[in-house]
Amino acid sequence: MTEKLDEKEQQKAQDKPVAGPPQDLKDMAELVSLCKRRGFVFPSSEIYGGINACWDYGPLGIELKRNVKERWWRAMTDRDDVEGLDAAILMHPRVWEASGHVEGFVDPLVDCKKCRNRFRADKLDPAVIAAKKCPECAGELTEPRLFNLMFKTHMGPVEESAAVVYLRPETAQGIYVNFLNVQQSMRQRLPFGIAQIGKAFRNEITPGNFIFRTREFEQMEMQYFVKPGSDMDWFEKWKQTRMQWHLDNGIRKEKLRFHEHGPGELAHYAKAAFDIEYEFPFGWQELEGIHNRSDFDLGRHEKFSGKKLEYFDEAAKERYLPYIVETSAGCDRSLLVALADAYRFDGERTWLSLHPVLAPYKVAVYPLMKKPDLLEYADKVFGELKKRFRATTDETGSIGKRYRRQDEIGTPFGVTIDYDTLTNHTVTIRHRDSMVQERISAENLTRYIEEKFEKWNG
RNA sequence: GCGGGAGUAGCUCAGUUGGCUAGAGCAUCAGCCUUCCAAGCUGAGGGUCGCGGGUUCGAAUCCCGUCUCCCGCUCCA
Repeated sequence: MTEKLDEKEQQKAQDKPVAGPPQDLKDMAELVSLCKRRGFVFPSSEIYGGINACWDYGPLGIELKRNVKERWWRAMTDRDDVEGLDAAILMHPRVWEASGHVEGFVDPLVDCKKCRNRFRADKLDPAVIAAKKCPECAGELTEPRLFNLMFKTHMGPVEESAAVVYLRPETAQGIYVNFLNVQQSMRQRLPFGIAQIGKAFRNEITPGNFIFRTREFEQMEMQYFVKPGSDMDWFEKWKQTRMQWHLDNGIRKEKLRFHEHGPGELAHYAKAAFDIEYEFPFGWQELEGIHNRSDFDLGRHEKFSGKKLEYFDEAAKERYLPYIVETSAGCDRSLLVALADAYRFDGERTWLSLHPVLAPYKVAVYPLMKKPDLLEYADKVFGELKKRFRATTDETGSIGKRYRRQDEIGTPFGVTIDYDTLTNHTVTIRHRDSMVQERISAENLTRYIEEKFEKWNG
């Protein structure tokens, strides 16, 4: 009888998964599943069968997202040379004529498959259209088509008589049209920047890869206005600054790289462009763009609005149209990178090695057993900790199971109340990544965690 | 947009040629056990089988429509 039991035990021990070296995220499906199971991201309108490429942030997802945005916002607006802005999503339709976004709604366009130039079909020679040969590079042209990725809607309740407006396809234009408002009201001198976080909408042709490309998304953009001639210096500075920000979020260096846009890749507005790319399970993809937009945007708005947008440089006693260096980061993408980069699986345990500053919960409190005196003590400790940190408790299941639950959502610290705590007022504090445990005094707990965060916050 | 595949519990799936009250494991919750790293015991909750229609005495299963997802091609900031 005993032998049989031993055999059973041995068998069980063999079946038990063994921990090996931590592995990275292999398949986005694992992350999608974790996100849904643990309350980070849900498919939108799921009870109706879902809607393509739309996602809702759950309780933990929105905490993570707020932390990402907060970190970006502080990195920008803590600077003396950057001001904040929150422009409306709906803007005057002429804005999108000036920006070049509206063209495709009225004019059929053809694209060159080779050099990626886009031409108005009605402006090209019929022979060129018929031959489908690009006038620039002789590459193959697509069929003419009405093409626009802006969402169109109506301003005013009676649709027939209402004006057509668009949901902004980028937040940048809200900054450009407010350039002088911000500069004058805040008495800023060049060079200075305007930062904005907000939603943008694009009818992407191929959305997908979870929250990587969605039709509704959030941008974190900063437009930096500089004197022409100094633009490439600033461009270089912002490139490095932005890369450092991602590194400071705890993203692994080897997973990040710059990608320079070649002449054929450059957008119509850009003089120079670098992407910061991240190596997702589905390949290297853009996370943030840094663009030298020259005076293209302000020039266009001058032309379309008939208003002067020049800056008067007191020191040099000259008047000029500033150049713009843009940093444009995807908020949802930054969040996805934080999750994807933090994902770890060692064959047995799954955990998110999130940067503690980004983690939805900073600390979890557990009574070792579900006993009244331990519960009571844990409740007291929890009450103290949550005054200072976003905290949670868990008293259901074995202690190991509860550690695992918090590991999966990236909670950096666990505090366990045991029987010794009742007599000597010390607790166990457990570290998520290393699983190392320390014994410290309960009354020093808040201070202990605060000190760690002071370091991380810089 | 085209071709292929798939939608059954929160997750992974089973469900016979159409036939009893649609199941399992995990997860969740409650109780027990347990003095620090999940999957021990007892029990509970949870599904109009993607949605709509049809055939049939009877549909998860057959037919039509529709939506969504995945893979490949196409397309693309």
